[in-house]
Amino acid sequence: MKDFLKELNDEQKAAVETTEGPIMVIAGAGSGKTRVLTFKVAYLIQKGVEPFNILALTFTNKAASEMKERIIHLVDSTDARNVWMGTFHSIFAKILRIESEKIGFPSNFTIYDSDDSKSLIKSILKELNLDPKTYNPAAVLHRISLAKTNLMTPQDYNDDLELVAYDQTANKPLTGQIYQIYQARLRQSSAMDFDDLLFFTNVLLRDNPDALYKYQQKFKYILVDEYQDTNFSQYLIIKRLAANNENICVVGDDAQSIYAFRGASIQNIFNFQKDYPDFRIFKLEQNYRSTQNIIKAANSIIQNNKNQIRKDLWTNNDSGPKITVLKATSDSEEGMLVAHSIFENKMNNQLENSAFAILYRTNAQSRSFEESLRKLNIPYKIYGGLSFYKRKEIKDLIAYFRLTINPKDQEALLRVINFPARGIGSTTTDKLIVAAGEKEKSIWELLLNLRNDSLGLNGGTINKIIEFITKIRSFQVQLHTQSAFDLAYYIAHQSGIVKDIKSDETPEGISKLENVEELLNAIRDFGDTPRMVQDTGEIKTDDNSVRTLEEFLMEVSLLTDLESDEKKEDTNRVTMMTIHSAKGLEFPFVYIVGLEEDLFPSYLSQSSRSEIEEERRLFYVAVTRAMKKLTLAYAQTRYRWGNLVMANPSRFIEEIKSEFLDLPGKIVHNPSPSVKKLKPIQPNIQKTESKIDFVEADINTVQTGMQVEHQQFGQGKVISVEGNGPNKKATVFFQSVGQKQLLLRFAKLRIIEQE
DNA sequence: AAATAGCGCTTTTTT
DNA sequence: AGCGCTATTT
Repeated sequence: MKDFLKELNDEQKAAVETTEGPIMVIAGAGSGKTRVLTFKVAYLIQKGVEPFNILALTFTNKAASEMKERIIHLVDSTDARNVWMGTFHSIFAKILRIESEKIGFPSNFTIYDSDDSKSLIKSILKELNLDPKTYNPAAVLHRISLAKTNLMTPQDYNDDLELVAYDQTANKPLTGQIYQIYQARLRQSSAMDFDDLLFFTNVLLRDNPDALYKYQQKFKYILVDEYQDTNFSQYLIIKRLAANNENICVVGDDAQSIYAFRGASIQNIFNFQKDYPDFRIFKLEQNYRSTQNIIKAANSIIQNNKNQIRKDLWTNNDSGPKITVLKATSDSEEGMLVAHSIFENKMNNQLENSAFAILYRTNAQSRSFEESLRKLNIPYKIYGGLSFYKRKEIKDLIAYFRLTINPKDQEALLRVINFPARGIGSTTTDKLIVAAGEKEKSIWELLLNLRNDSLGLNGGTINKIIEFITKIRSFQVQLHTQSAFDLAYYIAHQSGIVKDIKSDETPEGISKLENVEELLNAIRDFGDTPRMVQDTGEIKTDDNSVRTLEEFLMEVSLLTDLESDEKKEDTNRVTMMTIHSAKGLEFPFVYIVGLEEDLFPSYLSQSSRSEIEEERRLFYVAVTRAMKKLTLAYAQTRYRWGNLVMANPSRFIEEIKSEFLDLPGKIVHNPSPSVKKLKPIQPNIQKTESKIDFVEADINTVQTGMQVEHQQFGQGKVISVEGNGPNKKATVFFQSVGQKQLLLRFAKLRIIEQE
């Protein structure tokens, strides 16, 4: 047995060794919070607690997998893999699949991401004939999300006078009704959104004493990381699960709470103290990460917040250099200054690229840094932005997977019913959406009965639809016989997606193809890893049955990014990311950029004190990522929404006590009004046009079998002709782009050769 | 039906 | 500036 506790300080050690009863660990930035959590799990296992009796909830899946690796190393046993460790969403999604019939869902329910949710709201708006500008889908979704987070059903929502009054004032009186329909559509689609995963876990534990008892018995020890960022729904799940044993340990730092905007509540910290009056509290206040200057500066920043738990962060480290402030005249100069500073530091101190991080408030800011780093040949890596699973080609292919597994999944169906194009257009899908809403059935169920009830669709369309559902069914029959990879490969090709992407030979098209290949590779890897047995969490290595595509999709639907093995040349790079995604990370040299009023703090956060305080905590998080040296940067002008805007330095710079700062001179403010539009200089661009003479054919002469030529697609062969008069359509196979449907009255075809 | 042009909105942050 | 949605064109 390893005696790893020697690596902890007294307070950390006490927190780890106190295993029984309710515990709260308030852990300042860099004070070894993750260390306490991992050591605690390891300690429990060494004391003889079965790993599958431990539930550890983290904020990201990445944090969970890293922690698991460290625990396996600490206890020197792969048994530790059986700890139930992951995000709230992924752990409870797993449990909901096991218990699905108790809440009236099939176990193969789909998880909608926020894009699916938004597009569902859009189609509901269309149905209700509401203006999507008034009812901004993202804003409506946010309202719904807050309701669900507070465990309010549509009924509760419509009964709540305050919410209804708010929506009236905001000129969106039908928000509650949209919520109601939204929820009904999710049911029709056998789908849950992110908030539903937590909502229905609460329903499960509230209405099913057996299930509650089962999981209370199972999870003898519960640990929660980043407790300050949990919402009410998460709080209640934990409270219910811990009610029996009360072996619950929550770890957090109120000063680092940065997700109130999506429903997280510091109130949960106070609730904890009320729920468990005999709780023990441990405060980790010694910082091991940063220099004196950085810690003292951070303390001076957070003092400006009224709402906080008293805490005194200190360090034994060197005082280190002062914090540098870079002033730039423009956003592109800001990029240059930062890149040059990185270059100099790197050369003077013989440092790796990976020692540096550039942190910003919004993803859109990365561009100027990309450009200037590239100019200086400094390799970088951007995290966040559009993740792998948000790329169009990946979403398209995954939509086929989703539809194969759960054909009721309406968003998936609408995404691919005409992609690649097969002549089922918006006229048809609009009819289907309306009919499905009226009959309260999924579109898929309607399609299966098309021969009996044509829904006003014409014969040609019905045939195409039948062809489509036949194709999906041919995928479905292989679901439990084929391995995940074999079926995924089959679908990628049979769906026509690979062919469609291959026809695009631009660099973007090639990159799309690579992404699809990467997804298929990930599925192949997935097939090679052993399966977890769900009731105990044990890994069954003698299980020879193949892992299915369904299993893959279930594991993958809550991941934000593909965790591909980083190649060697990828590791030594400058990191660029938003501050939100930097939470929990540390870097020797940190640059916090774009420190300007209306950007950081964001212009959207200036209406209330609590919002500004959240921005300030965000700044605190950013500052405390730095180990050796912190540099701040701001620009006096910046392109925003396409035009040049004057900017003032952020109030946060002035809030740092000047003794810790190395200023470029006095901070000068622009004359008010603070935001002034400047007119950018427009270059004069002359356009040249060229037209080619083209003799089109009479639409009545086009026949099956003819060789024809199209202005864009080049030569092709007519496969079939349907319809009469002005609506006459031809299906043509082109060498360049494959099969296309063309309306002859518009598509100017030239006949080359008759059959 | 499919491609293109033009318009208006966006920018918080993420499971 | 870039994107997605709508209107227009083919």
